[in-house]
Amino acid sequence: MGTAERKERDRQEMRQIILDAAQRLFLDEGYEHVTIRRIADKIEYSPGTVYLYFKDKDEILCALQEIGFAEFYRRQQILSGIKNPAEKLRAHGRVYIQFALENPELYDLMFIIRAPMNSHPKDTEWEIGMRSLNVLRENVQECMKANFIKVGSVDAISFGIWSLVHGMVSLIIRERIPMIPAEHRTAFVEESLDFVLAEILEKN
Amino acid sequence: MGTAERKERDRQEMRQIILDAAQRLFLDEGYEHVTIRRIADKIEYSPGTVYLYFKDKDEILCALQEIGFAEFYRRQQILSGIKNPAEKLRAHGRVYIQFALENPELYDLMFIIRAPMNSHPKDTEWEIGMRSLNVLRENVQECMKANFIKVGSVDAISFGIWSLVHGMVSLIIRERIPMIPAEHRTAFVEESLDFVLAEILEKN
DNA sequence: TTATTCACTAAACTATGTTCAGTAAATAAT
DNA sequence: ATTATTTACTGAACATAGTTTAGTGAATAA
Repeated sequence: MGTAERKERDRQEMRQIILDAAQRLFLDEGYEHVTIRRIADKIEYSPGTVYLYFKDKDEILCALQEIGFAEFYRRQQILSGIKNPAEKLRAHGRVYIQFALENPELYDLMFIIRAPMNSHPKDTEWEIGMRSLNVLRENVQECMKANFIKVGSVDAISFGIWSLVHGMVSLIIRERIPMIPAEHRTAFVEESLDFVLAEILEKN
Repeated sequence: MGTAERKERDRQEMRQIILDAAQRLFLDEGYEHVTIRRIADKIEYSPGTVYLYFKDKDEILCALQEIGFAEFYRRQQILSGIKNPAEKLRAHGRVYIQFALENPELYDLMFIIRAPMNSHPKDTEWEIGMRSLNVLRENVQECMKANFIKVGSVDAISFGIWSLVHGMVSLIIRERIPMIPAEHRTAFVEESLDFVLAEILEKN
């Protein structure tokens, strides 16, 4: 009697349908327009139904966050083709910035918005974020091994570089830096990034 | 007949009473607990009254933002006592970080939250933010004149440094970096800052 | 054929920002 | 001093959120 299995499949399918609707809403109209009622409208069910598949709104946002991190991680992986660690670190920064500026709403959800973090138990590590940070840490470590960076702790340097790119894109996303016209943004941001990385990476 | 003048005084007084209530609510209980109804409760008026003195909630948040920027600017001014531009730049970073970590809710409102920016007309410059950025730009310019920094544009470097400190504190405030225990935060953040600034500032 | 479980909905509850008709007091006009 | 008008304020309401729940009809099990 495979009814239980089929039920579970149906359940997962419905979860996916809800997530797809939420994602399209999110990407098309932005975070603030993602409401339970609009998700329900989109899938042609009542709002209450959504709660049969997700505990609350945060759980949905969390799932979308994971989708974002999957894509983010995928892009990070492409960097492993670059052999020179200094080159790789520069490319790393560019990939980060590109992802953020191409997917501002998603980046917002992943790294800025408070909401979806509520679902993570407070004392637990934020694993999904840690995974991406580790890729950066390995890159920094390679740079140190290859003597492109000679002083400082891996953690402090990684945090510094991450903060630099995060700071740049989040100032832009949250519109705290209207001095750059939109069409020059990428160029300007990469100029700042290149400058700082050039100072950090010793010229061998 | 000074009734009109008195009325205007009363009006400003009432605005101040509302702002004080909002600020206390904001600092004591955080952004999410600042509601029109709770402000009204606190001053013992009805919610509607608040709208006789402020156009909407954003206008109140904007006013609180200005209060934050006033304090922020005041702290920046203290730096003018430091003569060595490189020293000053390092102190500048520390002042920034200290302000943010001591007043996370206020910092959030000033540099992270979307809401209060809606009040600013889209095409206008964000003057109050620009003022603080200019202090940094002058500091960077001094560093270049004194040959502590030899290459790069003032704008790109200032933006880079600002982004670095903003990135660090906003990752912390929005809990994207649980790897640092709270009691080591300031030390760790300053270690990262010192590292980057040491690389940027040439050793004369 | 009957009993039970299940998926779903409509409606309600709480809380938010915001608006508005009405009221009583302060002010101005007569 | 009396009347008219303006003003400051309130209570109730509206729209929109997230979320919960009683009830219903269909699918499943007995």
